[in-house]
Order: sequence, then C-alpha cells, then structure tokens
Amino acid sequence: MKRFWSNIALYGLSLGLLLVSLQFFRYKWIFVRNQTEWYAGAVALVFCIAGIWLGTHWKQQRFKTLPVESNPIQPPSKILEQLGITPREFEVLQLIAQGHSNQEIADQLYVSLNTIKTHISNLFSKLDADRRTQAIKKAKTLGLIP
Amino acid sequence: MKRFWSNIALYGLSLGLLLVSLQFFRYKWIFVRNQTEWYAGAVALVFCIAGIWLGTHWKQQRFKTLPVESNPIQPPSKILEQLGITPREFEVLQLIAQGHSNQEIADQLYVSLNTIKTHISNLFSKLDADRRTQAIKKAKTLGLIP
DNA sequence: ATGTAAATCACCCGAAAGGATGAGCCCAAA
DNA sequence: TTTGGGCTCATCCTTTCGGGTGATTTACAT
Repeated sequence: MKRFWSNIALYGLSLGLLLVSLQFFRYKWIFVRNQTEWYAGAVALVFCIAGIWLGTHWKQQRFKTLPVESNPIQPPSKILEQLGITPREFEVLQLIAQGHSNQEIADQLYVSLNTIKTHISNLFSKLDADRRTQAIKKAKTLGLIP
Repeated sequence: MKRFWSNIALYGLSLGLLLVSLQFFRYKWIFVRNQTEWYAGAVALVFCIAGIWLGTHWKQQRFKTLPVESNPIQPPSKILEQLGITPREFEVLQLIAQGHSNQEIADQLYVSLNTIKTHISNLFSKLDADRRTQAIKKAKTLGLIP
C-alpha cells in the first residue's frame, strides 16, 4: 500500500506542476490571437498525454497488486449463500469446471438439456459471467472450486 | 484487421464527439465569469479521462507478451515441449483459462479471429481436448496453468 | 538453396452455447 | 391456503465454438 499512496502523491505533484506551467504559458501568450483556443488546445494535449501516462501506469499498478490474493478462506457454502447459488446450480458448476458439455451434464444428472441450460443461465447471472470459462475462473477465485 | 480499424474509427468518433460537446459548452458558458478557467478545466478533465481510457485500452499493443497477471511463475516448459505446444499457443491457452472469448483474445493479441481459432484447434489436438473447458481442466492437472 | 516449423489468415459448415421468455410441479414457510 | 423458491422443461433466436482445409510469410537449420 505504501507504493500506492506515494504514487498518488507523485501523480498529484506532477499534475500540479503541469497546471503551474500551463498558467505560466497562458500569461506569456496573452497577446497572441485566439489565445483561448491555443490555451485549450495545449491543455487538451498535455492532459491527454498525462492521462495516457496515468492510464498505463495505473493499469500496471492494478495488475501488480492483483496476485496478492489475500483471500480469507471462507466456507464455500457461505459464499454460495451470499451469491444465491442453489445446490443444483453448484452441482452443474462443478461439472462445467470438469470440462463437460451441456449434454454430458444433462445425461449425468438425468435431466433435460434445457434444464441444464437454465441452470447455467442462472449461474452466469449470479456469477456475473458471460461464458462458462469465465464462470470457472470466477468460481475459482471465489474459492468455490479447486 | 477489421476490428483494428473499427476501433480506430471508434476512437476518432469519440474524440470528435468530445470536441463538439466541448465547443457547445464553451459557447454556453460564454457569459460566465472566468470562462477561460472553467473551459480549460473542463478540457483538462475530459481529455485527462479520455487519455486514461486510451491508455488503458489502446496501449495494450505494447505488451506483445502477456501482462504480469497471467504468468506470475514460469510454467514447466518441459511439459509444453513434450506436448509440442508453441509459445503462442500457450499464450492463447492462458487467455482461454482467464475466461476470454476468441474475439477478445484476438483483440488482445492483435491478430485475427481466424488465427486464434487455428491456435486453439492445434491446442485441442495437442491437449486431447474437445472443448475449451476441457482444455483448461487438462492444462490445470498438467500444471501448465495455476 | 531448401526443407521445416511457427505464425498468420481465410472460408465453409455444423454443432454447441447462450439469451429471453413462459410455464408447470413440488414443497416448505408464512 | 396462499406464496415463493427451487427444479424442471420448452421454444425461438442469435452468437460462439470447433472441424476441416488450404494458403502465405518468416525464420531457422540443414
């Protein structure tokens, strides 16, 4: 966390310096025609570049702090309850993670393919996923499946 | 390549819209005191946000290799060699395991959707998998991915 | 120089997956 | 007894996946 706040401070300082220098240039160009346009253009340019810089570095920061994984191991049933995932849905989720197709899951659970589709659809909305691979990933990071 | 150019167009369009709206606000606030300061502030804010967005989305081409998140540890390259999985294929495999769609992978790696499909097809035959979820499962049990 | 492997891209086609919606059944709690 | 949640199944439709085949370019080694 130290690096995070020091970086924030650094960003703030840099932006402040930028503002000061912009003010300086503004008063220097006060007699130039179309001063406002030029001023706005300069501001736009500088802040666009600053934004890009911020964007890239901020992103790296995010990625670096991501793998920390301070995941207090919760009993899966609690997380399941929180997410509103029913036992049957969890069963299907596990079979998905094992690499089974919908038809295989349906055969294994002795229900129809449509039922499996419904379960999976509900699972996706509860896990906030669009694909089964995404659901697997999310369930894994949540500790629902190994 | 289609998506690349459409993204370019999208960026251009967005920036154009921003410029137009900025002009609009400028003429709306023309009677406000300190108009230049407010205008410059708005420009700075908007372009800073635009820059951040650009930085996070657009700049990914820098990382031809994957971001830190995906390969924190060096996987056993021996198994990869044994299975004949090429670096590029392994890269795709990791993105699959992260839950991305083929189109998303293509966008991230700056290649076409067809290329990703080919990689995945080869990957499946090398991993003896029929589905991407199965490939994930097998890669995981092989220790190729966490 | 020539063969080989990797990476790239394309097209076609069928199968699987996913979204939206409606509906019936069962059981337990209010 | 009504109500709601869980489970089941269906239909229609769109998108994504996956298989198959062939081609080009680059780089590297023979």
